[in-house]
Amino acid sequence: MQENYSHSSIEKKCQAKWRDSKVFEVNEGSDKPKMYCMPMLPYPSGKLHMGHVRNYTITDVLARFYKLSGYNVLHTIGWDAFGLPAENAAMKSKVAPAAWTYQNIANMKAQLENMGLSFDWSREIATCTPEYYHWQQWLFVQLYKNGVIYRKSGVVNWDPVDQTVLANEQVIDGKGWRSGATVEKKEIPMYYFGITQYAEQLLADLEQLDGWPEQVRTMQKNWIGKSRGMEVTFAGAGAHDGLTVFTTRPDTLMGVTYVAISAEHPLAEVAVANKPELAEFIQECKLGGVSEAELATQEKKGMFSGLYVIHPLTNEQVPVWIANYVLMNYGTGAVMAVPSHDERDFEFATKYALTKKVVIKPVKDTDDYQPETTAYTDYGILVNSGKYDGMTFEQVFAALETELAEKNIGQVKTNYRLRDWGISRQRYWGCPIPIIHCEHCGDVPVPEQDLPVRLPEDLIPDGSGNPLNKDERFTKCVCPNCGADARRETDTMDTFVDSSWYFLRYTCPDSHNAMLDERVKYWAPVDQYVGGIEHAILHLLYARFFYKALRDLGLVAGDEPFKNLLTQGMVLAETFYRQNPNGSKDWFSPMDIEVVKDGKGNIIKATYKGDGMEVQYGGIEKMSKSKNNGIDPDEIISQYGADTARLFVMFASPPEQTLDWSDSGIEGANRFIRRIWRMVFEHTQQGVVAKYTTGDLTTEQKKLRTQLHQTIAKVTNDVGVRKQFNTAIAAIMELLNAYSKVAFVGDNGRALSQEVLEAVIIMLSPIAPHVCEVLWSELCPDSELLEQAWVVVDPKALDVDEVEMIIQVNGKLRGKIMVAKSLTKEQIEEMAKQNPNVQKFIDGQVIKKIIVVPNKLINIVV
RNA sequence: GCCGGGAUGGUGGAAUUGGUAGACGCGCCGGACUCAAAAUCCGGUGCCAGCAAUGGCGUGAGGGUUCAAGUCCCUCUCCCGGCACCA
Repeated sequence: MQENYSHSSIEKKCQAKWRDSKVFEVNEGSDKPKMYCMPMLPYPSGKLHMGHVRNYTITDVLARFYKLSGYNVLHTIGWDAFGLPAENAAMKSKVAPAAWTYQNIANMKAQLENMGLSFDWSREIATCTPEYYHWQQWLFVQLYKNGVIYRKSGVVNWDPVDQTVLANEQVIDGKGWRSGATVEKKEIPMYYFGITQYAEQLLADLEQLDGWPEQVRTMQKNWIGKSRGMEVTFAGAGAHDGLTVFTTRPDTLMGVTYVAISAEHPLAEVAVANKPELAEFIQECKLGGVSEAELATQEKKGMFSGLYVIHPLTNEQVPVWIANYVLMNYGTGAVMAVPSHDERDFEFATKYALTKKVVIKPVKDTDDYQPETTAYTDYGILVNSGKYDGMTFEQVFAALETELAEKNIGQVKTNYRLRDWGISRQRYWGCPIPIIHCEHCGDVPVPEQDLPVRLPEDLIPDGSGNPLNKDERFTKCVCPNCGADARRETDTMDTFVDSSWYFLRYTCPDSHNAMLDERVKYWAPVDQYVGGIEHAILHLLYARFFYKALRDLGLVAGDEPFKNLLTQGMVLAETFYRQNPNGSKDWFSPMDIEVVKDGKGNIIKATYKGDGMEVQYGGIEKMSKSKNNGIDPDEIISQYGADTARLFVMFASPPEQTLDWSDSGIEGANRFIRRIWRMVFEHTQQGVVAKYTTGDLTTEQKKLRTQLHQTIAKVTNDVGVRKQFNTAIAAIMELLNAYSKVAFVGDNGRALSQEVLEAVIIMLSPIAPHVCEVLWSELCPDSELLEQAWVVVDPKALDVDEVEMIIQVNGKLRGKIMVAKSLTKEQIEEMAKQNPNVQKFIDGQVIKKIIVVPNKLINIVV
């Protein structure tokens, strides 16, 4: 054994050994319980960043821990290989997205291999391969035939200069990212997945997911947004049909002073016919992007439509306004406005000097009730509402339910915020939608035997629309129904579709005759899923929806795809940019930036190392390709080794927590590994011994053994239950700090040293697998670390007869005593009162009460 | 704007169920070894007062509940994530 640790001489050897022995390749023929452990599918941006390192180290630690704990562990990886960055790269450097993507996959795979991860590489998949998207198209056809997929029009961001659809990310302050032109909303036909058909199940089954973080379940629940309310019809005053609104607050119906409709509402067209000056305003509403964040933060604007509707209770005329804050795709595209009891309506009514009518007052009078200056949005008692005065929300609701139903102008309705999922993308680098458009037969799904519809891999987008449109090789086809010349659909699928079922394909990646085969029934559901919190809603909701849809096709069993979920916090890094004349930004890697900070750590100046000129600071954000702030782990791995990199990211913070990247402290992780190496070296220099079982130990040895088994209990719980690795590592560090102070004299002493070191190596091996594998072979020659069992606690070692208790007087710490476990509460109280420092604080005082928390503290209240 | 989260020493973080705030690491200070340096080892390190024992203060801000609050409740500030076409 070498005296000093050198990562370069051991890591490559270990990785080759694991690869050649196929030790991490698994199948369904095991008698051990199965454990499917998986990180989220990465986008192949070309370079690993610390967020990836964190993600894959977490799953690897868990996978290796479960393997030692006796499970048949499946740990998988693949590539979310379709998507926008490949097209952007193509525009920039004229490389075909396919070539760019495959090159990136090769680069990142090499980086992953350097990390020593226990993936079953034989199951690797890339979503851009025909072998994969074949089955996605097949599924599309099944769902299309079952009515889960349908076609309707949807609104997109349209760049009028580049003549192309933009992603929300490409709309910056309402302008196109490349052209700088003001973006417009445009309606185009799209395919939709009917996820709302599953809204109720997606909501109800959240209850089953007790292995998920509460915050994720809450976010999904709010996203689905189930609400019970009423649909109320306002009849038209004049020559139009009126409109229907949805409201969750029918108790405020008497307070309605106007009705607001979206610019896309059918009634808006009627209004324009009577009042041509509206056209300009409706046009103005079309400017800007479609994202909800943009719509919600824009200035609220509106214009009177010239139309009136009839209030269903009072029969008074109510003006109809066209407003930019009303969303066509939520509810009915029209809202009843109650300025006194809704903040948005209040703001709008104030701006346009519209009437406000107070109809709710609080149950108990409070100072907060100022209906003249702010909207009162809480529930309360009705006032100014005629015969409804004095009623509560529930009472009015019930009264109106009957009354409106009788007149046939209103009914109770359950509404969901969740919308159907539009999956059409006017992009080239994605999974082709398997539809053929025939003049005679309409939309015809591609027959199963003609799948996959292959995406040509040699096109290079130029920023003006989808190059598939211009590629006759692709578009020209015949109708499978009637044989007439037809045109192939050129839209591709949202990449969220790709990532909604990949975890099932890992179970049978070589299945050529079916999307999934019987092996999925063995492995699914995923037992432990690990990925970024940023996926808390969209990806996880879509994957849950897919699983239910696949279940209904009989392809999988159960209701939910992910049993346990660990959402890791993002790794953030500083961002730096320079603004181009047209408003676009060039982003610089933080690794190429020289930063000057003030005393409080604020950045006051940043310069690019390449030219020494200043760059702008863009704040701390998640590491991403688009902001170019990913920190590449290669440098750390080549300098310190993968074990150090892994140990460092696991030690830096608990997994759920956001981590502002800093590499200060990485040397500490490396120092710790070198220290263990030296301890094992010194121990084995004196020959190999069997680990301690029984026999006399010195007092300090006994104490160390107690600490060893306390540490085993803590680490097992921290890794297996709490999944908090930083505290597990800290406990091992503490144990070794204690170890280094003990003299291991005698045979029993040496055996204890062996016991401690063996346990430490096993506990640390999921985190730092290479060095542990080598050290194990020194401690226990002719035995394989990966074949060992996880360490177990010896209850005898945990037996102690004395504990330390703290003494408080009025809640302040005044002393500490060692207390034998056999003592009664009264004896402990007496001992506490005798403590000299405690005496100072209770002397001459009346003791009111003494609280004793067993094995912890005594609080004397005077 | 809406939904979800976060804020603890110089610094990353610990405190698992309301019960010793600051474990463990980094940095810094001092010492040992060395011709010297690196590496390593030993000691110290929240702030204020004190030679010390010890005391006072202290978990983003303000209030509250409790014998006891980083932890629970209310109000607020700032930061991060998501908002349906980034993935």
